[in-house]
Amino acid sequence: MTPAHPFADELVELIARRFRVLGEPMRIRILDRLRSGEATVSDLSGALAASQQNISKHLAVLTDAGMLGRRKERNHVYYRIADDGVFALCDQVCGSVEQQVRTLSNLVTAVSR
Amino acid sequence: MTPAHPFADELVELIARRFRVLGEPMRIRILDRLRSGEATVSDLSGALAASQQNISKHLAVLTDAGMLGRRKERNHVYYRIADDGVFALCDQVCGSVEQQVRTLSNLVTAVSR
DNA sequence: CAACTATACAACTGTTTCGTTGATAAGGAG
DNA sequence: CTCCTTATCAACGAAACAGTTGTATAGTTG
Repeated sequence: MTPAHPFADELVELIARRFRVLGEPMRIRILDRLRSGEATVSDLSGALAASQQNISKHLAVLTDAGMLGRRKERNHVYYRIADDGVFALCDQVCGSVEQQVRTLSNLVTAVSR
Repeated sequence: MTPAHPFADELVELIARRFRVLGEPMRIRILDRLRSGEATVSDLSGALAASQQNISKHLAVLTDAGMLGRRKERNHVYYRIADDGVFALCDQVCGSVEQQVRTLSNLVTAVSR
């Protein structure tokens, strides 16, 4: 039987997929690094202390999700942020995390007082 | 050896964790449903066509992440959104997804033309 | 052409997490 | 007290995903 709201279901799946792409620390670090400008695989591999293959894999995930763009030059590949909306997302999350930390910190203070 | 930036690492981990919580379709549906007001486990179970245990598990994940709050009344438990920032996140992602779909749609049009 | 560098691809392994099933706890109703 | 509803907890198997290792492709250099 066909579901009642197939389009909504697919949209929800797309949204979740997008969040899942951002759900890995290494990918967050890659995005953070690219914030200051484009970089090659080996640049990122060196800066983030990860293997070339590992970085390459994560870059593929981010690129498939439309968050990064690629530019080939000589035998390097330069990656850059293609969707600036990503930063708004990260800032938003940073805000929530900060608030969460503040709340916890207040709880600790209240208990130890 | 201690890492050079332990605090940054932990912050990155917190951010990624938060995104991961939102990376499941069912949790997105739950949040969407709670947007129109608080609901019990069985409300959500009925509305989203999922088992009581499944919903309960996802609610625990969302609550642990500080996104939901709980209120007990009689032998029901009412869940509600505790962090309105979640909506901003979803709206942001919806915007990116829409733009992505538009871009794809334009490509298809260009090719078939 | 041979050697080197930069990137991507593929297969394997371990971990995480999903959904289900069965059992448990706690609050009403008869 | 017994039954029913509501919600959570615990354990299992299946699927998804991360990181590693080995290999392939492509451009560069000598």
